[in-house]
Amino acid sequence: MSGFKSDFLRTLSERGFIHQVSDETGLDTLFQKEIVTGYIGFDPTASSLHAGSLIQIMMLHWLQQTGHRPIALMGGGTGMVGDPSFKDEARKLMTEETIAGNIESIKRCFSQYLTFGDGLRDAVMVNNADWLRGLNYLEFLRDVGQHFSVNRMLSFDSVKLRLDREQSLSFLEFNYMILQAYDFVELHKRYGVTFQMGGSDQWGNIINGIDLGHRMLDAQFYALTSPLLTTSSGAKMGKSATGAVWLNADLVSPYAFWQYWRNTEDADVERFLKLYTTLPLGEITRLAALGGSEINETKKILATEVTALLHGRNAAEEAAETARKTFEEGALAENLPSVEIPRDTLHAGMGVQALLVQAGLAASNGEARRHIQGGAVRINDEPVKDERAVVSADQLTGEGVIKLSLGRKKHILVRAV
RNA sequence: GGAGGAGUGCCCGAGUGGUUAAAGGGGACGGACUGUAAAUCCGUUGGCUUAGCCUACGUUGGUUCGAAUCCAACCUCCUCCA
Repeated sequence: MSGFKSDFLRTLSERGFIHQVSDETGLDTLFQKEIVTGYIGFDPTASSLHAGSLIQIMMLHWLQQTGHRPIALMGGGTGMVGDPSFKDEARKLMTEETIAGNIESIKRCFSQYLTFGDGLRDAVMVNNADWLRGLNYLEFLRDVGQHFSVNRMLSFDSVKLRLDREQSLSFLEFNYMILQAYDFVELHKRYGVTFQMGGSDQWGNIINGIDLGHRMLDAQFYALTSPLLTTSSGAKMGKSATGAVWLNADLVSPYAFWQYWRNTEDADVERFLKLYTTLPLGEITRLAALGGSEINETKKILATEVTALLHGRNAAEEAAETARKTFEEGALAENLPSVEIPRDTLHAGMGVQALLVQAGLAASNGEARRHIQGGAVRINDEPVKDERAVVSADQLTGEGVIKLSLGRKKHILVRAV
């Protein structure tokens, strides 16, 4: 399995990125012989990608690092259709404006991982709306549709799931895989792409693209998929206490992002170091060998390294320092997330429930009340027992803030402005 | 177009006239234990101006003292037939 000779495949294999490869020896040879242009598609379904997409971004990163050329394909066109693969229900259709806005917002984080430009090995970001939007239905059916067998399409697991569950699959969604296959062909024409990567749930879609390449262009395409990642206890990657772990800093702060990785399960530490950091394998082995509570030091390195890749070294170290002060010294860390409350309001006194809601620690007064009753809320580290307690300006500490905590891990600084 | 079946809270899923804000499970959150881990155990899990009130079982009406439960129409999905 890991007898790969090319840098790229060897690296991916050693670091645990590979789930399936379409033609191992053929692809390995290709990577040794020439600069390969490969791509991964991203759905602009939200204004940011989340931690679940990080593995794909890392694959593009390694592709470039080992001397090849990555393309990040934004599914601006396919996003208008919606990928039905393994989904229970039809995805809500998005408007063009939403999609365009999302793409714009997603773009930013890629530049942290890839070097864009016009050079041979420079990364490119493209939008499949560029060629999908202008398609002529009849021509498309004749040129592309004739190569697809519905019988075969129905046999793909991604589709079968929906049918077996007796859930409807609209013709619109059914076409998604055809469009995605067509992307592969189009990218080959435009950029000489011969290689596509993706999550293992994309295997069927990608294979369709390879077949279409054969039939339309008599070209040889290759595919590689990454394993579907879950934590050791089975949770999906990218979900956390507060919801999805977004990559954009305006949705999830560098500190929160750092915390997410800091709380990695023991059993996942080595795997995550390999997948999400660029630390050398030897060092990872050494770090992962630490047992018992010493592994906490390794988790901090994991958190800092992953955060540094995304948000920069400074932001990562700042997050690490904030966490250190808060959790190891029990001190008030200046850089904790904060919420601003008008000075007048605070002087007049504000109910804890309302404050919890304002701070985003509770979704409603009712939830806030339950948290108080459950003994989870503290102000300046003093437990709050009375659900009607009032917080006022005289509780501001010397630093001019009030530390509001929910549970042992969530701390918010209340600032008077 | 015809015949039959289904639509419940974040998700799955019970419930066929009243003590049902709706069993059970999952997930999530909080607590205990720990190492800011896992596992385990306990608690919480519609909203509000909370001894009360409001909203909620696809939608809209109806029957009834009283409906998630009965009736009608509509919407959506599934299966078979055309």
